[in-house]
Amino acid sequence: MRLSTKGRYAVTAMLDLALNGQDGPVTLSDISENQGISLSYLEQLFAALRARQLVRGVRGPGGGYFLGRPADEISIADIICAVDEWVEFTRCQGKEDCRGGQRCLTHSLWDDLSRQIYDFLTDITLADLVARGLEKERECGSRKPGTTLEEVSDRAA
Amino acid sequence: MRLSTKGRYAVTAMLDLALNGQDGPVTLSDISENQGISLSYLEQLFAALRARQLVRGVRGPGGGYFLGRPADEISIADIICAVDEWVEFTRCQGKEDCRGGQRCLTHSLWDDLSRQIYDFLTDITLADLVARGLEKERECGSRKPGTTLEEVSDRAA
DNA sequence: TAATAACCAAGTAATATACTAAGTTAATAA
DNA sequence: TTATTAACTTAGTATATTACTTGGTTATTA
Repeated sequence: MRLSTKGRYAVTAMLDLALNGQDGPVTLSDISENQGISLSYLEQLFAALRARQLVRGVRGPGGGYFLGRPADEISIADIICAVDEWVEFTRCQGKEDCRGGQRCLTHSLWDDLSRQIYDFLTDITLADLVARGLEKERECGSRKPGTTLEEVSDRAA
Repeated sequence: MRLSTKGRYAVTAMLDLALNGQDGPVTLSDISENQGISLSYLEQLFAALRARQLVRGVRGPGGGYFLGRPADEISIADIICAVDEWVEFTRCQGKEDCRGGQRCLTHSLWDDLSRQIYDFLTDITLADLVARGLEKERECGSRKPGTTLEEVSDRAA
């Protein structure tokens, strides 16, 4: 498992999609402006997301991107793996002395941990994040019309 | 939270320490050989780990490194934060339009997730990892004398 | 006093990050 | 039909990070 700023950009962009994709497709230009990410970098990221069917592009005027499937069926792990390319950690099984050897012992412990992190992020969906954000927003109250979580959620309902 | 290969090297090295540091200090040369990490890179990593009191160095012949405190008091988050420099994610609170603005909404959702990952890794200690590895090893059985988890654990007891 | 191994600093090749530039293709609206 | 929009594609690049090399110094032990 890897968790870089690249993965963060991807998750952030997907969150933007989840929040704004209710009433029509969202353009990368919008996300670029909203999140302060360069358009071309977004295009790169979305090429990877599209390859995994996490988003669906619509061409032409009025076009943009939708989520590839419902927000509660897209996990954070899905997103991060799409852009960050799950690099398999030192798989020395077979190659080196792995019959209880010190090297592969620690490697297998690391693999276990990595698997745990992956499982953890597999259980968190975009929908979860948005829902949890909703609760928090409710506590603090909101001000600017049309851009609060409540109203976004109302539109979705 | 960041989770790079650098963090993986640090965790791997600390696991090595936890496993072999029972009967005396472990040299970076040993870890270098065991884990296939360059000595100088290890020195860089251990400078950061030492700064956070996660390891304790002993100079001179017969010297090496010990864990800075018991393995059950060192979390994976401690290790990763030591070498990876917890970069605070876009703190646009105040600077930009943050009263329900779309940008900071997604950013705060990301912050929440990042906090969750951090909390998750705070709950996992080196001792946990070693213990969980122990169980697994027991199931499969081991072969080479002196380097299996059972024997390492026996030495520790 | 010699050997060991931590500790320190500067430089570097290789890679990843994030972006710019310059297009092509498909869909819509004039 | 034509212009516009926005997805899609490719190539190149400045910057930063990674992982390492080199060449030291200091403290400790034999």
